Amino acid sequence: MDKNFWYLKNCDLFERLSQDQIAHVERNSSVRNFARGNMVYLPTESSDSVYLLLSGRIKLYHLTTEGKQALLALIEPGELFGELAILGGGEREEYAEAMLKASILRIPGQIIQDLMEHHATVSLGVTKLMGLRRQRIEQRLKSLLFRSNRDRLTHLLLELAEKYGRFTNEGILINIKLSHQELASIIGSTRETVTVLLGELQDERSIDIQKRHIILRKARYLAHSIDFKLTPAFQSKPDQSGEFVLRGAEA
Amino acid sequence: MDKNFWYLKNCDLFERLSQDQIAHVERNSSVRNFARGNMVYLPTESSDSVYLLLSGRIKLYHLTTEGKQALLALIEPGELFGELAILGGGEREEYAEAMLKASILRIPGQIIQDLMEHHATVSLGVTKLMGLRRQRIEQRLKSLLFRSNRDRLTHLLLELAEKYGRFTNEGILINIKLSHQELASIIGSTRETVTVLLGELQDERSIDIQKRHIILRKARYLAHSIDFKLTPAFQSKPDQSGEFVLRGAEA
DNA sequence: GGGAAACTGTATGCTATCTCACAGATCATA
DNA sequence: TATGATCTGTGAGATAGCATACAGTTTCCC
Repeated sequence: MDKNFWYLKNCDLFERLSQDQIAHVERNSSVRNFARGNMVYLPTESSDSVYLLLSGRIKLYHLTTEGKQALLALIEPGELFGELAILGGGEREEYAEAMLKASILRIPGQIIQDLMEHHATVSLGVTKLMGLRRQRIEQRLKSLLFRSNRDRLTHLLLELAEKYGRFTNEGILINIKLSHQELASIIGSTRETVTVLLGELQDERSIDIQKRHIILRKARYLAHSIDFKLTPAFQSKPDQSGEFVLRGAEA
Repeated sequence: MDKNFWYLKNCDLFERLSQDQIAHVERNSSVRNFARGNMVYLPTESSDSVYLLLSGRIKLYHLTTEGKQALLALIEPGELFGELAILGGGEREEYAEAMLKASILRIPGQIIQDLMEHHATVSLGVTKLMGLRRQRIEQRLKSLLFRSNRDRLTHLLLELAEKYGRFTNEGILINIKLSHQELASIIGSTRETVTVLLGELQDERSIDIQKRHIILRKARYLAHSIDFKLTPAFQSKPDQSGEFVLRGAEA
């Protein structure tokens, strides 16, 4: 019990709650484990609970009629997912699959709803969560409309850099392994096209690929080329230390 | 004062509040009027208030580097917009322009935040709003990835039918006038392509255009062709009455 | 009611991207 | 450490959608 407890305390949404309240959430939740490739939920399943990822990585995606995946989001430890269940009823709308061996806390939606009723902070937290995700998706929509595949890919690489990037002396290393197929399924393109485009970017020395890890060598140039506003942290060179982790990117 | 009052009472979000509370919101809000084509707000403006549309129609859009509009949403009377201001600070991210002569109630974000703190129902309402909009955008994202312009357009027409449609004996009349340019800016295509595609759909007798109004003659067929789930109301023919308005579509 | 502005229709290359096909590289798991 | 499975690289051909151009229509609004 204490173990998950720690995770709950660590999640933005719950950190302000009292011991008792956390224990209450804890009592009504259950931990589940999934092997790489297993499904956490499917569309048409009824959605009555919310999930907190404890470890591993989850991907959320839709499936097109021709069977192509349209990737919606990557979930990292500490993040909530399936949170539309809070709005009550209905069915899930997407597939949730474990990309890595994963451990998950399943919290009944009702529990969160009760908390929201009595704690403005939880309520505001959930609203903020929804709002931020919506903002991110809107951003993505904008990055897809009217742009070439090359620009979409560049945009994606920069987004990934912000979430998974760490400075090295060669540039910003994107610390997550995604296949070309997966990249394509995020920007709505094909595997082959992504392969070619990555090759081009490499030829131009904008990026470098080592052991299937992408390194952005000219992040600012790339950002400028598609009018992407880099977070301030990226504006300056990493002359300070050798290697600086941006956000909780695990080793 | 009583006039707007009425509108507040009519908005889902506030309908459960007491007279006093509504009066409080009312006192701190102000009505503004805009002529067709005028801007309600711009990106980079600081976002500290939320808007309730009283009358008219607003469109929200991004602008690409080449100056193309990427249309995000159409707002109808009774709907809130600019609601990300509730999450606090930051700048607006999109343009809000009056498509028709419009009247708008400007509500300080702080007022809503205060309400949320003390009234679980408002809080839940806002969360629901954010969640629903997010869901709609995700839906749209999915409809754009991997689909041809024709399928995107079909998808859009069906969405418009659900929001603005009214049954007639020729089919579902989409009761809003949008230029080909505007349709294109929603699906991320060009004006010319939309013109051609509408022509094709017309040749195939799937739609009909009269006085610049689109009528879906084979809504179910179109929906089936792109795997779109029609709301139950559309499943059956309008054999009941002559003309049935679906949702608050004004005359 | 009339002139200007906005909208629609159509044609003609052109190019980015998709499909299909196959070979070589790398990974993961027994 | 072997071997089947997954991933990457590359090319040829087909095509959807783009840019551009221009004429005819409708709408706006003064």
